[in-house]
Amino acid sequence: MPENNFELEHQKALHNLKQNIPSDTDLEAMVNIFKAFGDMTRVKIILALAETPLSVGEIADTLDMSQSSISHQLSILKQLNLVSNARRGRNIHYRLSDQHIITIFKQTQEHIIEDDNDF
Amino acid sequence: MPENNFELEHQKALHNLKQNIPSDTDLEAMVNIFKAFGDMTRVKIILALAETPLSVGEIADTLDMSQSSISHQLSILKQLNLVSNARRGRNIHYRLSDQHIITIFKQTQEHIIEDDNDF
DNA sequence: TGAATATATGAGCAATCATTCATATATAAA
DNA sequence: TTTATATATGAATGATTGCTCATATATTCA
Repeated sequence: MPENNFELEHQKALHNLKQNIPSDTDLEAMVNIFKAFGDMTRVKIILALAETPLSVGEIADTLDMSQSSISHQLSILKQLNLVSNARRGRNIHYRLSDQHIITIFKQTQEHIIEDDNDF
Repeated sequence: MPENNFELEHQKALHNLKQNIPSDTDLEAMVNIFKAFGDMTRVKIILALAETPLSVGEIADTLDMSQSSISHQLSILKQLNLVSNARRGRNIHYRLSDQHIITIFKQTQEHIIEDDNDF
């Protein structure tokens, strides 16, 4: 038996948890977005697009990477609705789909900064 | 030569970008945190710990996964200072290191929700 | 101290993933 | 229409990663 109220509360919380774990399908969208953010190339692309819309070639040139590689990564970002594109002349311009993305990045930076203060 | 002001602004922005891409070392901390969030098991662990501190065994039991697997994942989260631990009796209890994590998750959920409205 | 319990950890393996290379598609320019 | 330019895409490959299994470490209990 629980030896005190803390322990009792804990048992209750634990019991509730077991029945309230979100399902894989509920979490998948979020996990996929974080996966997209978990790659240096894609993060750089997003940070660049945060400044101004860019063509595929401009991104490749800015990041000093191959056109193919950038194109592959853009298609991943597009599938997740993180970026959108539109043809303009002979180029295709990409832009961020919404500004939430920047907020998330900033929030994460804050986490890191606070973390550094611990040392 | 640029045919209009938009184009001129764009050229300036592009030029600035090339010199202001954050270095890999600057971005690595952020990318690593997103990588940590980009896994279903770790997300579930974090969501569980958001409710209450838990021992390794309790997490494994709640998520119906092996002790070893949970322990491996916790060590990744700990290395990134996302969780901290402390022995309590014969168990080791893990807790979230700070509440920023939850804010980031919520922000991401909002992004997803807004996204769904597009359809 | 010796047995039981809780957690950590290293090696191995299958799956995932980012890049490259070659090539296809699509638009613009000549 | 032919040629050049910009982007997309499929296959192949090396690297990373999450899990399992076996085992090591550490703490509690008898």
